[in-house]
Amino acid sequence: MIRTVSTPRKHPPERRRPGTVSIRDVALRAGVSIATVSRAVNRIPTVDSELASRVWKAIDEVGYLPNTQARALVSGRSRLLGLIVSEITNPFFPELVQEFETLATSQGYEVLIGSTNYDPARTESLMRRLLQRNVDGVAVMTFGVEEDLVKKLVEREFPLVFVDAGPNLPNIHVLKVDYGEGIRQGVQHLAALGHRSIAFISGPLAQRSPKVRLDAFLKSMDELGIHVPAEHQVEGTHTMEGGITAMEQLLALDKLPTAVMCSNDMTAIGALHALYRTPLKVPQDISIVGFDDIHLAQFMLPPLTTVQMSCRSLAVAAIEALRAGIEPDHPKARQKEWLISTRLVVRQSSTFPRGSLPAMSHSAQQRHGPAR
Amino acid sequence: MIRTVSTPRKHPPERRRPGTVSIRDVALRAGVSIATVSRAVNRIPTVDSELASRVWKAIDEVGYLPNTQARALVSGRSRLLGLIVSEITNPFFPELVQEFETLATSQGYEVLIGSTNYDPARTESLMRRLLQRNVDGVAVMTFGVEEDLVKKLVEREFPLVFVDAGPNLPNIHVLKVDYGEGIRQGVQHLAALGHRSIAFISGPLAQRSPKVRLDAFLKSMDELGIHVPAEHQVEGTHTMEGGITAMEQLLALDKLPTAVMCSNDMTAIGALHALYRTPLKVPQDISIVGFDDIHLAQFMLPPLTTVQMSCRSLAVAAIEALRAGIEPDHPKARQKEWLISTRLVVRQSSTFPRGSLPAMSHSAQQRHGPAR
DNA sequence: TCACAGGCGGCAAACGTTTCCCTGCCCAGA
DNA sequence: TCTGGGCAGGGAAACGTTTGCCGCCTGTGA
Repeated sequence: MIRTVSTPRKHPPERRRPGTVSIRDVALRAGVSIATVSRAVNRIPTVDSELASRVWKAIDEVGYLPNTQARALVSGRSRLLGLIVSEITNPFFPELVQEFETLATSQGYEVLIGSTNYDPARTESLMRRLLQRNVDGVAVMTFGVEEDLVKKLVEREFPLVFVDAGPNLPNIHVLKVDYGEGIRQGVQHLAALGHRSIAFISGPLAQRSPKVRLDAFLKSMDELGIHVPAEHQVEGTHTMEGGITAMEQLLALDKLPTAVMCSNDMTAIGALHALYRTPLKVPQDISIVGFDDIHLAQFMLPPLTTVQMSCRSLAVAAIEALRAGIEPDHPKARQKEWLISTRLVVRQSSTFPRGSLPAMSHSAQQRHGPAR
Repeated sequence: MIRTVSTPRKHPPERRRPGTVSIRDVALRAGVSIATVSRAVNRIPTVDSELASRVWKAIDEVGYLPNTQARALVSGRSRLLGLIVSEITNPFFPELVQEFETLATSQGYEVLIGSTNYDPARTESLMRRLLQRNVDGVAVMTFGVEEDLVKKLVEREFPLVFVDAGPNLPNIHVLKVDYGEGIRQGVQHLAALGHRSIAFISGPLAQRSPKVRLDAFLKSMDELGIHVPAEHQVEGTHTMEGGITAMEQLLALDKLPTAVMCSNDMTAIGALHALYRTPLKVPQDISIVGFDDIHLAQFMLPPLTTVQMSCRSLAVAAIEALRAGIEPDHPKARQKEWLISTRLVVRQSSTFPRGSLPAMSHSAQQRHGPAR
């Protein structure tokens, strides 16, 4: 016969970690029902304040911590956010991770971090993990989105945040980084110093963001009517190694550029290192400008002139966009695009080209004059 | 009257994310019970192979992914590991995080990363978060454990992994880094080159690991019968800024040391930067030796001689130790200590002191001879 | 004093699993 | 043919919450 009456289990398996306290213990102690405890914990205003304080007292006494998985199971929201970066070992990303994490946790979210390392298999498993853990939303901060990854995420109707570009669908938010502004400032800064021969070391051009940065550079140069010969566009890898290799390529040219802009700071740092090995001095013989403004940049020798893209703004926007997607009545639920501005930070790796005495103001000359 | 009979709820709240499939859907499709699906998914061998393949087919067809929170709720194991580091922006840690994450996820665990930033409030909230999420174990890789943090964790009887030292309790595993070996190699390397005046820039000595490193240095020096004057022991912060400041302190001395060992690579890099600003050349005028062997070290100018502490070994040991603590019948469940070795990596930031012509073999002279 | 309204708080369903227990089937042995 | 044993698979309890529904209590107005 089928057992229809509730027969209590003989040997309930021992699972609870010692010291774990459930809502039931609190309810018992406070002399209320578990429903009331739950409502008190969630600060539902209908619960009587005297009762609530009794509950809070009990919570304190027994050391209760709500079980997140049970919460997530019933509420359907895990309060987990996914953060996908290209490679955690690139110094830009830890800074971003740090900001993102600080903000997320202060708002009651936990962060699962994944690093794709540009490896499709890794990305694939990362996606599966995020789906299984039921993340509430994912920020894809890879600066070069893999198409199939996007598709997988999109069909689950996840709140998603991309950088630079993403499919135009509901629930997809895009952080539009205004590369143009910062890069134009950089180019104009160099041009004002008298540079006419400016090379660009890009990132891997198969990815979207490096491509956009290169285009912004070319556009700015074009606006000034300066031609960029093909040999002055070198493809790097957004790593220090790539910067070294690319700079060596430039050094092998018959005619060196007088300035080099780089698609990110690690590339610029690589370029500096390649130059240290030559008799050439930075900035007197060649000016270097980076992009990102990572922490390391200001400690370079000379301190790196670079275009700042604020990690903090990126993180703030990403979290806000995600929450807008997660919470149906968020004030900005309809907003699709979030603008991130960039701006030039002038340090000492850029000055006027040797031999040229540009028409510049006294103060500018002081500021950009050769260091040491 | 109290409702005792199961009255179906009128308006069940809509929670499931579209596209989400539960075990019930699979069971329906395969024409089996959910118990069988569960058993098939968990590869319980008693389930008939024909049935199992029908279940797997159904899983594939409906795109089923097990819900981790439900699993965790019932099994009492979240398959989440906590990883606590001091500061994620210190380049050593991302490398560690990367290794740890790769290993953990390949074994079916997810990683929650927390960065204490040496801030007790941050640490406190971090602990609460980890407890709420019900992590199966925590690796505390901060190289300087806050005592109250330890206590909190210990009383929950968590599997815990510490670096260097931890309370001697069940469930607590300690990764013993053999600083002595690597640091002795470093000191002997310098001594063999002819150095007798070797300074040490330590980390923050309030923390345990920096203290141990300093002691290892002093012990090695003592073994060689070399006295270390107090002014040759400078306290840094394990950051580049700290390295710069500490090196400047050394530079202000009447009599410079001929070599400087540093408690970590970032400090050494800071020291290099401080030296770049002087006429002194590394390694001809002063030798610098780091500790950690972070990725950046080999790209310094000159490439940094340093003591390697392998991130990979640390991560491997940490994960293995955690699993030993989590899984009751793990082969190494009883092992308390895990040894991590260190070794010197000679690059080009160390050579014989100027003016001294040490008795050394021809090959050694070639190897350590002044670069450039 | 009674009727009624409003709101606090308790009961129990539901979330998606795992796993205990038990049934029913199959097969071997007598 | 009957009995017994082994075992595959199904039913349902349990994990710790949130939340819909409803009862009871209190307060107000006639």
